[in-house]
Amino acid sequence: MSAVPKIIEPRWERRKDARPGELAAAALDLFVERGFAATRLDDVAKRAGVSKGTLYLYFDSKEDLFKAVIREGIVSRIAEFEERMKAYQGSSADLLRELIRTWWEQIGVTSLGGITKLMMSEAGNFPELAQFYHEEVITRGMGLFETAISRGIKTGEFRDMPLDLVPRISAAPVVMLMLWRHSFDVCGVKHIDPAEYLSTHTEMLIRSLAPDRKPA
Amino acid sequence: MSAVPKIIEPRWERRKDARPGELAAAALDLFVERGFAATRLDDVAKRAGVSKGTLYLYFDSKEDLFKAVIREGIVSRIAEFEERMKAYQGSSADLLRELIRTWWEQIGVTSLGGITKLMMSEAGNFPELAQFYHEEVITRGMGLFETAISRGIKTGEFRDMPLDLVPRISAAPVVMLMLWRHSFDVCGVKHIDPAEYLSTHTEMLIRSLAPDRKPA
Amino acid sequence: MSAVPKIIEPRWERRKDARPGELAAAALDLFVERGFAATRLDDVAKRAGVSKGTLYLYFDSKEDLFKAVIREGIVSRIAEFEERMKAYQGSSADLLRELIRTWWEQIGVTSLGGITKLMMSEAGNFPELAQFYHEEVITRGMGLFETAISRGIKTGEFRDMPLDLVPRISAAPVVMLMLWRHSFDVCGVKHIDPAEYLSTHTEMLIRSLAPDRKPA
Amino acid sequence: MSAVPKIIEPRWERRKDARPGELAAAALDLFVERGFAATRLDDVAKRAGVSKGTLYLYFDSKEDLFKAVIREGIVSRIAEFEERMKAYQGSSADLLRELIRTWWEQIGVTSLGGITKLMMSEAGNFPELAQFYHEEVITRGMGLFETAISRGIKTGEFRDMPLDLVPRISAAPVVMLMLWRHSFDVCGVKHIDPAEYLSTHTEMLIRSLAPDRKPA
DNA sequence: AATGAATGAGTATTCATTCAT
DNA sequence: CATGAATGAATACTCATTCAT
Repeated sequence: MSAVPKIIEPRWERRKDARPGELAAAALDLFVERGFAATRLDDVAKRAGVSKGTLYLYFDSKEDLFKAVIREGIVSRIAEFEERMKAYQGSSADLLRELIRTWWEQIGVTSLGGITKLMMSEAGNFPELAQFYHEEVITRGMGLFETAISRGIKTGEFRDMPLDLVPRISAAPVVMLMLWRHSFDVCGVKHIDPAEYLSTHTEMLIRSLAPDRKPA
Repeated sequence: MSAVPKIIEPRWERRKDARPGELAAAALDLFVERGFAATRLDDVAKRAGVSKGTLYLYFDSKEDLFKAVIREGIVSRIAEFEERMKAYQGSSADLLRELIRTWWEQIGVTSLGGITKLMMSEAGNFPELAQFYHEEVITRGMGLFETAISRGIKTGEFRDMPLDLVPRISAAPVVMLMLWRHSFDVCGVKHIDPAEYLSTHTEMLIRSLAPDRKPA
Repeated sequence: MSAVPKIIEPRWERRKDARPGELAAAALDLFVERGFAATRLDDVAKRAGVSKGTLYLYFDSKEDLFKAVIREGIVSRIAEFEERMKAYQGSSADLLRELIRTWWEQIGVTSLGGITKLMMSEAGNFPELAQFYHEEVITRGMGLFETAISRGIKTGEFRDMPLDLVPRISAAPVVMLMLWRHSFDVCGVKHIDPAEYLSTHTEMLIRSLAPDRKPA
Repeated sequence: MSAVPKIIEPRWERRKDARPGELAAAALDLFVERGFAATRLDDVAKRAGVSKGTLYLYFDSKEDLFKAVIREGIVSRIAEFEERMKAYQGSSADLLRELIRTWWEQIGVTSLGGITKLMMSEAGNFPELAQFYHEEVITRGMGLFETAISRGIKTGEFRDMPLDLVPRISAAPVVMLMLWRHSFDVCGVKHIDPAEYLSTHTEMLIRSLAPDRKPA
């Protein structure tokens, strides 16, 4: 008989902290697929492998779950996204190329892309979330474009352009590609190759930013 | 001086032909505002000034009404829109300018802009409708860009570019502006001037399409 | 210019009196097929070739129409039915044979058979009608059996039997055959030949009524 | 003397297994009373002491509930009914007497009698269910009569008769009595004593099946 | 007399939410 | 912590009935 009591590690104990995240992850797919209203908590619970009641141990309501899904999906990725972009050395054109390529890889093909569409659809019903999403994701994302472009302007690589408009214009085709993937791409529409689409856009963008030739 | 005719306020007017359009118009606003699921037929009826049952005289179901709304909002505008563009005389650059400006005026600022967002949200839930929308609106819309650009390429105004990608890239900033108006614009986000945004985009686009200077 | 005004026979004038009957006739089929609740006035109107509103020119309500259908179907046939049976001369056994055969021909295969099933189904919901139907049809029908059987008893053709029970027992197989035709016969059930069924029943009945052989 | 245990009235009891039966039982009464269409699920739920939503935990639709009611009311009783009849020892006439008496006691006076009328009313609207009922109830019921009668024919107690017709003829008065109880009996019609009615029928039936006297 | 557009009360069904176990 | 049976408010849809024309 030993003095040390045998510690039984209950099989769920470890998961305690992870649960909300797991549930939100399960919900993410469904919300992205069907939208907020069309997603039934029954299905979320089933996909998460728990009972419907369990959802209410972690979230106050469907709306609360939705918010968690968005935050969860965003916060986990937004930081790493920015890290990748920060310490770039090289030409501004290359920076733009890198930015767009990375955005696609880090956001476009991940669930963050689905969240973008989701937020766009539900922005009206969840203004605070839309606000939050706008500040945390859109503004910061635009900020990356602004940084790259203003850097190019300063170095003379790019001509002088209005910095409140150009980043949005530059980002629009990338965002549209994301939205597309989660809406019309589902039904059998002629597929477009994202890499080609993005590189074509990038080169057009860079060309449109190039300064005028100086007359000799 | 004639006797004042006795005006009897009829419980309803016999205007069967006009009704479907009126009802669809009333539904359009609500669908755009709230989305498909969140729109109650009670409210549609109330806004149209009819009873709920009346809706079912003209539409088989909520879904059927939704489809009618889309068609109604689209067919009437798409056609006249195409006509205007067809008979254009002038440079291809000016054609692009005209195209984008007109699109904005005819669609962007109208409720058709809301439909675009609506369709994007509900595409997954109404695949057949998404298909329809894609064919009738998106493809035709892209077609206008394609026409303008390929025209410019032929005349040598523009350089040679892939015609499956460039129209979509060119239209993306315009579409994004529409989506924006019906999503994040609602909450107090710093407003952008559409005219400036569009003309900046247009000039960037034209510049990106310009052929290389020929060396003397 | 002649003094005698030209009399125009409007094309619907002649039908004025016939209308309620026509409408009830159209309704009969549907009521019999589907029952009271499942019959829609839309369909009745359509089958009658009139508008739904017209039904209300002749009947106060669906219930009223139902009652008319029943009365209409009954009164038109009940009299001629009795006429046929009245003036029989011959043996009581032959009278029974004639009664059953005629009942089948006059009622069983006509819509009165359908009404019987209808009344049985809806008796609870239309007590007055059930009462009426019971008095006018069932009692009188039973009366025919009672007459035939009591006649046979008086003449010594049949043995003495309780006259409150035997008519009903005797009629039951005939009634069941009618009900059958309007219920389970619809789905592909092995069909029975009515004539054989009825003659078998008749002979069994007559045999069961035959007096005991007198011991020599 | 123990302390009085605190009795908490539970909002609901965990009795999933018993529920479907309870609900079907509650529905049976109402369906029999009012028919399928006129029975509101609200009332079924109220009678069962549950909420309307609970019905949908166990049945997919009103129609599904209806089917369950039929099956529930039948399967439980048909089986035991057949058992009782199987092991009969005695004369075939006595077997017929026992059969009819038992049928009445086991089915006629129970709610199964009401189901018969219900099925007859709704057979047209639920063909598949009618099929089922025909096979499981009517055919098996007729089979009992057929067994008894063919047994008598083999032993020489009864004369030779067509076995496709006689069972139905024999059963008709019993079935009619059941139908009667649930239709015209409700309104104040002169009541008939079932026992007398049935025994009269039985004796008439047996007499009609008796073989001819052999001439000495 | 006849129409048929309009009505609105009535009902089956769904689903987020609760809570005794 | 976890369950899942139970709830009931919400809503799409039906259909008998009305009434201006």
